[in-house]
Amino acid sequence: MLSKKTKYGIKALTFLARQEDQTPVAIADIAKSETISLKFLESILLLLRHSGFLGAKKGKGGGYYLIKEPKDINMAHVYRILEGPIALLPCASHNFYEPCADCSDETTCAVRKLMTEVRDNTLLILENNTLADIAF
Amino acid sequence: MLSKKTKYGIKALTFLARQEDQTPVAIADIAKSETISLKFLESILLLLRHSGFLGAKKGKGGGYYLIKEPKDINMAHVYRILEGPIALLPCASHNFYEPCADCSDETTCAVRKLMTEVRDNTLLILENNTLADIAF
DNA sequence: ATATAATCTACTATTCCGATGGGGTAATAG
DNA sequence: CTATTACCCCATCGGAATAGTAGATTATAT
Repeated sequence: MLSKKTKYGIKALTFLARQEDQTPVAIADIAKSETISLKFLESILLLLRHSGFLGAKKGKGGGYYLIKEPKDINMAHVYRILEGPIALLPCASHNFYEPCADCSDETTCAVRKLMTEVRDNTLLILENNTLADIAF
Repeated sequence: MLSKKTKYGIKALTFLARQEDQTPVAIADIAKSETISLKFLESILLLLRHSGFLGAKKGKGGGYYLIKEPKDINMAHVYRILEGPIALLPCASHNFYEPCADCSDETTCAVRKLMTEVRDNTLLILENNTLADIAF
């Protein structure tokens, strides 16, 4: 299951992508419009800023805004930042690989075989979707 | 992330599928071979029996065995029993559908759009894989 | 100067997972 | 009959992760 963090993060990105111009939007406005806990959203937007998706402006009239164009924001990238590994098992992950303690032979593990196939396909879909694809 | 319950369940099914003949295998034997907590595995196998995948035989020489042939065991079915919904969001699930409390309009929700695409694809893969496909 | 709004740290409450252990019942092989 | 093994229910427990909260600080527009 997708965490609320990821869900809220994508919703916020979508909200910003759907803005007319790219003037900063206050956290409170996004939170209200998308029904998200203000403080929780705060931490998510901060993470997205540190990850290079968003810019921020402090003070009156400040807020967050997209740094890149929606069509240049890859959803696999977003997913990895917010949710973590795309694979359902650490042993089937590229970016977050970890062996299973209970697995004697990875090459004959049926679970890994299946989850690797799922992973490859999910990755393909996420990589082929940009923020523009899902927001519009 | 896949729960250990699902992981262990699939490993147990695989173990049974790889048996020479279909004489019952004691829980303890599976647990030892696959490094799974005995009591935990017990509850998983019970669930798989109630779901029609396994048969059980009590008493000496008893244990669990596959009821159907591995090629007739669909991994999407197994996944739903052990893990639950295939979709990463309840609003993108067929069998476990639930609307999001925070979502005003499902049809324009970008997260749902993306997760539906992921779901459709994952389902396709799970449905096209049988226990025989991953065990051998 | 003042109000606004992001930043950052730290904290809390709740929930779930994986596992453990107890205890007893029912079926079956020898 | 006896040993074995599945069945079944329950209670607990630590640890991790989620989701959300509080409060103080910093930057900026007016």
